[in-house]
Amino acid sequence: MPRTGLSSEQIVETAASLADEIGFATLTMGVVAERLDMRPPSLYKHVLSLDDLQHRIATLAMVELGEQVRDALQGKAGRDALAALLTVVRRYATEHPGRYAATIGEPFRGEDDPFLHAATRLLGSLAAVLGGYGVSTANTDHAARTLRCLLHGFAALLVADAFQWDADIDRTFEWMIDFADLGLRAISSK
Amino acid sequence: MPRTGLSSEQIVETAASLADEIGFATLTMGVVAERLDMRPPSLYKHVLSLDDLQHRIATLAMVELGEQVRDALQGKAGRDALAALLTVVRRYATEHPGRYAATIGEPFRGEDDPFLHAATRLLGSLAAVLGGYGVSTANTDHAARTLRCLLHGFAALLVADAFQWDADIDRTFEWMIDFADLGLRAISSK
DNA sequence: ACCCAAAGCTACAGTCAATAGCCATCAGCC
DNA sequence: GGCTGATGGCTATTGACTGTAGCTTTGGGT
Repeated sequence: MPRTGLSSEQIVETAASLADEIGFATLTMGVVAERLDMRPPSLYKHVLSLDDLQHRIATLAMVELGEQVRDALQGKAGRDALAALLTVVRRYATEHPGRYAATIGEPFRGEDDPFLHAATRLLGSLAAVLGGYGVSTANTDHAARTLRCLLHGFAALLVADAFQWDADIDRTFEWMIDFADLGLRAISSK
Repeated sequence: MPRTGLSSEQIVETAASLADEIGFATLTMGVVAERLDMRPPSLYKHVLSLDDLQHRIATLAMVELGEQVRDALQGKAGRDALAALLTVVRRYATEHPGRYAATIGEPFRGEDDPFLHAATRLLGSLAAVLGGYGVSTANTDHAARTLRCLLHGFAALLVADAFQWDADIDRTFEWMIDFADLGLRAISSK
């Protein structure tokens, strides 16, 4: 009984939502199939392997995060842009822990990997934020990577629920924005 | 044929080294047993489960990293201390990718989890570095967490081999130290 | 109406974690 | 020196999971 309407994109979307609910680590072909009301082997008609599915979830996450970042960055510069960037990443990781977890440690598969594409584009957004700080073009790559480290570390520790993020998490978050803002100002006027 | 000399610590140590060699994700009870010249079920006499083994590897990594950080921080303050801190983390993640990977996303198991203990102690080292910058005591927690995010993001992206770290990685690394140094100076004199 | 490709299924093989239950060895003690 | 119990190893087995082979059914296009 072929179901013509079911695309691989829908499967990835379903699997991603499931990962957000039950955790990325516990995502199996079995639970995905169950959610879609099918048997596990049928999934292989749409997806190469579990590894492939996981990679696609990571790609979806990176694309979604990138879009939200670009949306939030419109018309903003300087500290506003920085704060918006951090806020979006924080919200995405909180609302979609499974999707974000999929991106952690996920390797790129060659030159034209969509996941690499999405990650590169996100780095471009970071570079745009840095532009407003007057970071010299020779240093934008280094600065973007540094910012990426800060963002990724924050998101990764968030989804891991590390360091007993107590009620003060909002204050830590504000402190982090100040720190990055002042650091970028100081380094660009050096 | 009982082997009296084999302790669970040795098994964890062996498994950690194996993880550094073949990758944390591909670490199974089978390969650990093979390395130790035993059958997989025998490992369960020393270790509760694969999960337990992984948690112990994460703990070992956090303890080792913490010790190396404390060693490197002796007699240093300000930018020197910050640079030493980043250097140690970078070296540890590079030399022991499997061990560091074990710590990523590893949850704490209750109040008296040795892994939590080691992580808390590492945060203390970060606080010590911050002391040299004159960060107010009310903000050391926020600052230490922020620093932890930066360090963790850097290490996690390192072991994931993300963002095509090309030859310029050393320059990015130096840039990051400058950024953190100037950021801490600026925020503490605010 | 017919064909064929798409999309589902059952059955099965291989891998892995984990348990049950058995046996060999060593330490301490009479 | 020989018993005894704890320790640490083993084989056999179960159950979950990934992935493949091959069959069947449906629906769109001619």
